[in-house]
This record gives sequence, structure tokens and C-alpha cells, in this order.
Amino acid sequence: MGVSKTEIFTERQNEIALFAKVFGHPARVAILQHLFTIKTCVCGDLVNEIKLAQPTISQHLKELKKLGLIKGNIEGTRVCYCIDFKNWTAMKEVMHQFLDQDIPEPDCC
Amino acid sequence: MGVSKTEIFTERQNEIALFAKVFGHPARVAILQHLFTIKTCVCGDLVNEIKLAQPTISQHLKELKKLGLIKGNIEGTRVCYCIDFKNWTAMKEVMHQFLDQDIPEPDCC
DNA sequence: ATTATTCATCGTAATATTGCAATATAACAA
DNA sequence: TTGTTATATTGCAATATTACGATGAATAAT
Repeated sequence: MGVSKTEIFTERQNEIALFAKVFGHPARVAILQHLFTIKTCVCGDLVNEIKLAQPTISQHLKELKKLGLIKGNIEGTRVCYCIDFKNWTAMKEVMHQFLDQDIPEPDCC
Repeated sequence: MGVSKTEIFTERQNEIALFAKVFGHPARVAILQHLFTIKTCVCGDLVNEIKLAQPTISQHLKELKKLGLIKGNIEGTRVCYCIDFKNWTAMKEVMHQFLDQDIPEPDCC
């Protein structure tokens, strides 16, 4: 039906999926990478940096903000976005636990 | 348009997004967690384990197989799935690089 | 006050995803 | 062969996502 049956999964599984989903689009990956590499806020140039229309970028920023991974400060007509380090770190913890659930050696295959 | 403009992003950005997207559904997270915790192949019981219809599980397994994160061995009527450790490790490398692009301290915000 | 700039929101079209019933396929069992 | 079991595929309905033009709201510049 296009609707995920979140109720049959654990909260942790849904949490992982939500974080992963927001990284599941290259535009949002690009936005985050840009925010990290410039090591400060981004005010405006995302639209020049990433070749997508302004409303599209705005929508992607909204998704990132919804999960708390970035935050925006209004500065006059501009809005400056930056990583929310506290939340980013918390997210990293969750994702690492998932990705690093490695085992020594598989018994089969 | 519902279609991602992959051509305007780097290969790495698209790669990260593809991996993340496959984790962007709790069913696939649950499947992978199950494969890790039982420490061996899974033959069949995924449909009992996860409360989704068999075709739905099959479809999620296909997605995971498409990215090479799991592999399936046919054993009679059953198909046994397990993590592809080589590819899982490669994926982990990519995702870690993305998640750990931390910087000491932000200049702003 | 008027105009320009920046960003958000709305509306909408195109496409993708999720879920499942029905069906197909394949191997085994009797 | 016939039936049973396990998994895959097909087809489709419901919903979600992506992208962008048009518009709106807020501030800055003239």
C-alpha cells in the first residue's frame, strides 16, 4: 500500500530506518557533506552549490531539520543552516550500533 | 517528479544514498538484525519472524540482494540467506566515512 | 514607499515504494 | 504422477517521494 507497517517493528528498528531514509537521497547527502566541509553555517549558497531548484533544496532541508540533524538560524533575509552536533552524535551512535553488529566469522555460506 | 536527479551528484554521494535507502525500511533493518543475531543462514523463518506477507518479505530480500548485502543459497525447496560479509564490510567503510566526517568544534550556531 | 533578495509553502505532475492476493516455479514426498 | 512446501514473480491499489512553478512573507536596499 505504500505505507510502512511501522507498528510491527521495534522502536529501534524504526529509528534506524528513519535516519537511514533521510540519507537515502543524494541531495541530502550533498547538503550534509557541504555543511561539514565548510565547517560553518551555510547561508544561501546551497542553491548555487547543488543544481536543484530552490523549493526542492528547501524541502530537503526541512527533512533534515525534522530529524534534528541540522538547525537553522534566521539572519535577516537569509537563513543559516548548520549541523546539530548533539543530535548528529546521537544519530551516529544508533547507526554505528546497527552497522557494527558484526560477528567474528559466519558459520555457513 | 518522484525521480532523483542522480546525474548532478557525485558517485560517492549516490552510493551512500543507495546504501542508506535500503536501510530506510524497518523490515529490511529487522531482516538484517535477524541474520546477524542468529549468526547463520536464515532458511524460511523470516516470514514467521516478521509479520509481513511472504511476497513482501521476498521483495525486501531482493532489495538487499540487489545491493549485495546478503546472498542466498538454494537448499532444496528452501533458500538460505546470509550476510555477505565482504560487501557488508565495504558498505560499512563507505557509511562510516560519511557518518564520521565530524569536525572538532563548530565555528557558529 | 518601492523594489529586490531570500527562503518557505502550496499545489501539482511524475515517479517510486510498500504490501498483498493470485499465481508461477521448483524441489521434494508419497 | 499428484500433492505439498518454500520461495519468486506478477499485477495492482494505496501511499510516499521528488521536483518545480507560482506565490507568499519577511527583511534589506534604494
